[in-house]
Amino acid sequence: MITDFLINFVPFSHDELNDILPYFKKEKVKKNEVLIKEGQVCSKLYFVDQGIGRSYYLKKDGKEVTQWFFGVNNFMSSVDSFFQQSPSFYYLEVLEDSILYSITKKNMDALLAKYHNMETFIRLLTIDTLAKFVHKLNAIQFQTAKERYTYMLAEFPDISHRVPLGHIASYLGITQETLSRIRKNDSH
Amino acid sequence: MITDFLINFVPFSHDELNDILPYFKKEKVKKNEVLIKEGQVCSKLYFVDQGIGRSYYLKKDGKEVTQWFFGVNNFMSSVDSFFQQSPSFYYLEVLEDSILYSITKKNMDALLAKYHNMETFIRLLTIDTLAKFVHKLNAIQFQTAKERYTYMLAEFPDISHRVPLGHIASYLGITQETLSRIRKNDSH
DNA sequence: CTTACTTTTTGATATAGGTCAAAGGAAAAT
DNA sequence: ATTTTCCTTTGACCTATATCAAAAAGTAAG
Repeated sequence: MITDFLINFVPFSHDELNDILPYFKKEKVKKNEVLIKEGQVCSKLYFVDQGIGRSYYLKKDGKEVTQWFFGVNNFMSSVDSFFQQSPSFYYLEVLEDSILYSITKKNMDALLAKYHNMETFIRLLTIDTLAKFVHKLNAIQFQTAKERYTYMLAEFPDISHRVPLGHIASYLGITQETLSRIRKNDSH
Repeated sequence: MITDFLINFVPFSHDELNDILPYFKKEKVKKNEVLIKEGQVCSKLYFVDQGIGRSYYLKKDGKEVTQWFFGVNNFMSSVDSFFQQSPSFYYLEVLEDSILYSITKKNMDALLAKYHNMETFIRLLTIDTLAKFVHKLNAIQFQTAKERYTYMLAEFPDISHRVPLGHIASYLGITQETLSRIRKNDSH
C-alpha cells in the first residue's frame, strides 16, 4: 500500500496522510499501454500497486532500450521530466494489466509547498532512486554480461522471469542472443 | 560562490542565508588528499570553490575506477553515504590543490529540519544529480568508446584536459590505451 | 485445432576494444 | 641538472560479445 510506503520513509501524521492520500487517483491500465511518449512532459507520478512498468527509449536505429523496470510498491515516472517538467527522453509503459495510483505535478507541488514532510519524503525517495541508478551504473560499467545478469536477478527478483528476455537484455546493455546463452549455461 | 549556487535553485531569504552560510567551513586541501575512504561514512558535504575532486573505487583486481568528477561550483560527496549515513562504496579525493566549503551531516540535518527551503534545495539538487547520472548511464550503456569521450567533453569541458587520461578512461568504462588512440585520431 | 504472430534459441562469423609489453615524454623530487 | 617516478603512446595479439540468419518454441486469435 502507498500509505506504508510513505510512512516507511517519513513519519507523516494522520492528518497529513488524510490530506495527501486522496490526491492519488487509482488508474487501471491495460497491458502494453503507453503512459508517456518521448518528448512529452511527464505530468503525473505513478505508484505501482499491481503490475509492472518499464521506461525505454529508441536508439537511432529504432531499437528499444529498456532504461528501468518498476515493480509493485515503487514509484514510476520519468523522474527528471516530472520534477523538472522537461520533455521526457523516455517512453513509459506497463507490461501487464496494472493498477496504478497517480498524482499530478500540480497537486504534488501544492503538497510539497504545504508540508515540510512531503519535501523530506521526495528528497529521500530521490536519493534512494539515485542510489539504485548508481548501483546499476556500477554493474553495467565494468562487469561481464553474466555478472550483469546476476545483478538483474538481485535487483529485480520478482520481475526477471515475467518480462520478455529482450527487454532485460537491452536493460543490461547486451543482446538478447547473449542473454539467452547466459541463461542456458546458468541452468547448468 | 556558494550563495549564488543556493539562490539559483531556491529563493532563500537574506535571513535564511545569514543563518545557513556560516555552517559551511572553508577547507584548503592539498593535491591528492583523500577526504573519504571506502567503508567510511561520509560525514560532510563539500562544495568545490576551487580545484577538482573525484570519487573512485577499487575493483577486485586493484584497479581504480573513477565514478565522478567534481568541478568548481559543484557539491561533492558520496551522496548516498552522506544522506543515508551508510558506508561509502567510494574514495573521495582532490586532484589539485583545492578550496572547499564543507558542512557536517549534523548541521545539515538541523538546517533541513529548520528550513522548508533547505529541504527543497536538497531535493532539487538531488534530482539534478540524478539527471546527470542518468545521462552518464545512457552514454555508457549504448555508445562506442569514441561517443563516450564526446559525452565526457560535453559534460566536463573544463576538466577533460586537467586530469590524468587514465582517470577519464576508467570513468568512461574504457582502457587508457583505447582513450589514447581516440584522442590521437580526434586531432586528425 | 490451425494459422499467424511473437519470442527464444542456436549456429557461424565478424569486430571493437581489451590485454600485455615496452618505449617515449613529462613532471616532480633530490 | 640529474634521477626517479608517473603518465601517455604505440604495437601485436586475443577474446567477449555483436551481428546476421534461420530454426524452434511459445502465445494469441480466429
